[in-house]
Amino acid sequence: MQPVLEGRVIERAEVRRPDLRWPLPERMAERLIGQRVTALRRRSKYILADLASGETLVIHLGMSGRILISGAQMGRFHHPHPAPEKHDHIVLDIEGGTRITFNDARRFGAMDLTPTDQIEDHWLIANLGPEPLGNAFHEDYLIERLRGRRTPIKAALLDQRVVSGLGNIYVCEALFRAGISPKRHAGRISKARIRALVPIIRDVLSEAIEAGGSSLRDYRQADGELGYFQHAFRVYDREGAPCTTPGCAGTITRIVQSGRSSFYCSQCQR
DNA sequence: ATGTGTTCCTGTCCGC
DNA sequence: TGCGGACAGGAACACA
Repeated sequence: MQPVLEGRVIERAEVRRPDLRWPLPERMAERLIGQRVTALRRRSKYILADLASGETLVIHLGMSGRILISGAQMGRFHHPHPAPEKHDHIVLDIEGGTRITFNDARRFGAMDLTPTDQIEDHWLIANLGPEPLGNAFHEDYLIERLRGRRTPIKAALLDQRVVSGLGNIYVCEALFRAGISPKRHAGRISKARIRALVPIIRDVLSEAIEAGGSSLRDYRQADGELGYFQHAFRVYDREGAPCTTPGCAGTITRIVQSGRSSFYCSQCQR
């Protein structure tokens, strides 16, 4: 989205329904039209578009949300804009002929507008933990943060207040690589194993980003291409399949923890 | 204070 | 083909 949006003016905004997960901001279209996007940023799983008006558009894709870019210029030709599809909820026409369409079948996604200088205090952002790829997420931080917690490590790592940006797939994959059972209480993991977990989390995320994400069903990269990290899954979505650890005779198990599937090898992960 | 289950919504897939 | 149920990449919220 950055090359299409950053530095450009939103010429037209169409809000095709009043709500996603929550009501959309008051007069959203009017507040977007005519605004130049001064920067496109990210915090955790939130996309942030700073506007010249001093407001920031906050976007979360939820489970099924996606942003389609159309009309990108190819040489001197423009691709035509496709007809609106089912669940196309917000359509932004950008200076230069490109169009940004937010589509979200399940409507677990969200958008809000908030003053840029108060973004850190926004109710969805204020309590987020450190970025997993940033310097504030380090071994001593995680040890301290998990100390005394009786919740399973799976739930702790999915908690965006502990570390922000991990989802179900990447928690499962990181715990497998770390040899930690998703059922283990967070406060009962040795410091040495938590130390090892930190770079593993960074590795899993970095590799997944490099691979363009994980396309299980409808996930696509920004350019519409499939991600291919799903081919590197060792446990996620592999229930009943053999464990890939050399010499391990185990089988990948699926359990449900706090309403989400956890996949793991009970032989390798303790 | 923490931990767990429910809820929001639509689409897809699987077994019968 | 149709139907019911399970499940899906998230996370706020109500309640124990």
